Amino acid sequence: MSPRTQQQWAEMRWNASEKIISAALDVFKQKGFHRASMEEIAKQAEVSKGLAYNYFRSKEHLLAAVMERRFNEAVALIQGIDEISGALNQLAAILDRLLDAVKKDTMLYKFYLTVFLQPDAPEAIRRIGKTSEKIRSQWEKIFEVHRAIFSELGVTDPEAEVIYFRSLTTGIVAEYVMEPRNYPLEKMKAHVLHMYRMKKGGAD
Amino acid sequence: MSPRTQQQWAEMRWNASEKIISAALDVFKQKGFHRASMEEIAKQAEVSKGLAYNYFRSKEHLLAAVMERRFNEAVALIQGIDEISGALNQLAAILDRLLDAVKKDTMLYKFYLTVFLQPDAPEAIRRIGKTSEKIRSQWEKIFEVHRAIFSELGVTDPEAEVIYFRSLTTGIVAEYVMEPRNYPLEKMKAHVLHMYRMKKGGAD
Amino acid sequence: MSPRTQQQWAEMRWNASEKIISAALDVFKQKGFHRASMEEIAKQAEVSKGLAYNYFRSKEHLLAAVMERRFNEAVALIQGIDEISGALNQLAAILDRLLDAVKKDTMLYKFYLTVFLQPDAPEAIRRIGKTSEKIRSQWEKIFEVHRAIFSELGVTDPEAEVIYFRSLTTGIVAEYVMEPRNYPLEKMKAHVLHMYRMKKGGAD
Amino acid sequence: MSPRTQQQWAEMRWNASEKIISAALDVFKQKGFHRASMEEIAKQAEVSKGLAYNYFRSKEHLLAAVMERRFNEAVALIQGIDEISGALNQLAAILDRLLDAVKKDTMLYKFYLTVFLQPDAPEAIRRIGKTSEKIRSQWEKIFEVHRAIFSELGVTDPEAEVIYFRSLTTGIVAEYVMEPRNYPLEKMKAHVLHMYRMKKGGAD
DNA sequence: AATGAATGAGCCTTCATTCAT
DNA sequence: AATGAATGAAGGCTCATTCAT
Repeated sequence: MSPRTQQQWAEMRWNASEKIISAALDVFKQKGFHRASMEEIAKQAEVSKGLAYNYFRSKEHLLAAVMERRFNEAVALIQGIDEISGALNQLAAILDRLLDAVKKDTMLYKFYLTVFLQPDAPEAIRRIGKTSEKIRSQWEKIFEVHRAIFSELGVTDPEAEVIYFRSLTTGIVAEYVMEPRNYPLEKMKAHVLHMYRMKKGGAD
Repeated sequence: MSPRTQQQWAEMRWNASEKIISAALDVFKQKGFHRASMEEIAKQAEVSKGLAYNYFRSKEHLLAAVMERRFNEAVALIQGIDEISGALNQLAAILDRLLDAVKKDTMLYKFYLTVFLQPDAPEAIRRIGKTSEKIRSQWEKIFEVHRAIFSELGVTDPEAEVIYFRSLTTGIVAEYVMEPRNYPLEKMKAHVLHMYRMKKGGAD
Repeated sequence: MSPRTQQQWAEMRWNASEKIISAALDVFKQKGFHRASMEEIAKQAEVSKGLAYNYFRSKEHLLAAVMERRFNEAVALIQGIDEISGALNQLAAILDRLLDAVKKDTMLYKFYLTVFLQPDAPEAIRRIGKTSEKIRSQWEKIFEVHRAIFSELGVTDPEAEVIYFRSLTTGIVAEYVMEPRNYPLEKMKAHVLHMYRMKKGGAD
Repeated sequence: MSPRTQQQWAEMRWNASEKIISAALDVFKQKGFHRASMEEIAKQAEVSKGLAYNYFRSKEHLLAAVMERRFNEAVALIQGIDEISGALNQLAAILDRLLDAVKKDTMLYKFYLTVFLQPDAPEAIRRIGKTSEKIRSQWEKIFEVHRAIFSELGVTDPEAEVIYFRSLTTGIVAEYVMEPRNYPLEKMKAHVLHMYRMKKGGAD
């Protein structure tokens, strides 16, 4: 019946879809969500505007698809972390990975932050963060890894420490992406680690 | 019908200008910069669109004017701080003031963050941050106050500590404004202060 | 304060608004609602697209404004009818006026019919027909005039006769506008009047 | 795998074609011609968009095919009418059938009317109505049946009466489909029949 | 200083239609 | 015969900005 096999169709779809998502991310990073036009995204993806709408019902849905990747990356940051021995080393690794990523793709993280801060943080995105079971469980996992580390470090209230640590890293990333040239990223990293080293030492 | 004095004219001008800036901030907070329209801002300010353009050359210039206030507020946070005795108390006061402000006007701080994070962070704003001498000196002053506090607290590298502290507070604010309902703001505040208390204690 | 008087502004608005409504009607008649573009309407009105949207929130709102006129015309059809003596003459006059109007602007009546028949008969239109008190009362008046005529003619159920008569005229108009060249409009008019003459005669 | 007979092929073709026409009618009724998309029609027909274009060169051609059915139904309305004795009974039967059909599928008749009233009444449709010999002869037949009835009823000008009757029924249908809930369809039917009964009585 | 009508570029989105397979 | 990906033109609508008064 079909001129192409199911698999062939799926492949085509996947290819185009990936190209579009990737192009969208590029343009979003460069111009921000509002200033990015579907026209430009399509052009960047070497695809017609119509096709983009074939795959993504709206610009916001496209944004949602782009953001979904953020979660995968966030998860990647803690992958294999339990193979590292010592909570401090684990923490250092996480920090290393995050800040390296930020350094390598500063605009990307800047973009992420703006998305989460938009007052009209599109419902689509919120929905992703809240209803997708897979994502929820991944967030849980990330949280759990951090909690375990701080537990091992012997902090009084590990759960609070996770939030504190997240706030701290968010702040470092935010300040860095605002002015990458002047921000002493490495120094801050060292500062953070030093702090936790002290804490652990103090606890002994 | 009586001719107005120069002062009266100046006042009128100031009033209209202030009303517009204030209205702009309101609308920006609510909708974000891009979704805010000059139409709505003018209406909110009870002023004609034309008049708004009379005072501000463009929407971006208006944004710049709005942002200029941010610096005034930032300065207000440290005003009279030197009348408080003890570096820790001073730090506590600064933190108190900031987080109270954020709590009272969450959307405002959310908006500030988005502005600083826009990839197209309008040149107008950047110009403000860099060339306005007054603002530059105010920033210096803020920095100095913090540096003095951390010096008194006896931290090894006070200047780094200022940046660290700013990153930390930025992160706390960012995380809070993203999800005000679930974020344990008070706990984090206590956490920060506890940390510095320890530091000071440890240094003794 | 104002560079133009209130009245001047109002006049400008009225002029532009009328031009746009009129142009819209032209284009609607020619192409139908769906095929008519705001672009074309604006061009026809010698006005920018933006201005059209300044006055009418959407194409549908513009349609609503256009349709509002229909009611005025419908009312005009019965104006001064009570100065004519004799129910039959009154009926003849109404029929004359209606069919003359249809003859003179066939496309207009064709358009009216399509609007009322659209499955997506825009809510805007429906709202006009139902909620506008003025329009409602005008409809009542039209109905009343017809009822009085049929009462005087001595028909058994005047209210039913009004509906019957309206259906009949609607049908004649519909058939005529579908194929104006072949439809014997005058003959049908005579036919209708003959019928009522008979009726009256029979009742005597 | 066995090679299909010619008849089987023809049947398949017919099936798909019929499914598409039927689906198109469904969607047209629901959304009107312009708001109906080939996408949706194809989906409704459980067929690919491409196949639909395989059978119908364009959306308008599809509409033409849909409208062709209208004529079949119109013919069905008079089928077997000559087996009924008495012109009045025949007329009653025709009216019954038509109004029943309208009652049962109001949206369908609404749709028919809009098609005939579109200013852009696609040439395709017009062509059907005019050049298709089969349809022309069917129209003739319908006309003839009506003419015969009115002849038997003894009206002065049977041909005019046919047009009058058609206008009347068109009007009743139009008014009914515009507001099915409030229109006294049965009363109008009775009214029409009563009128012809009188006429006949009067002629005696 | 002040008004708001007017402009026009730009954007998102839809959809009939084509085409490679 | 059949599929659905891909195209691109067209259309509705928004909004920063200008301008005559």
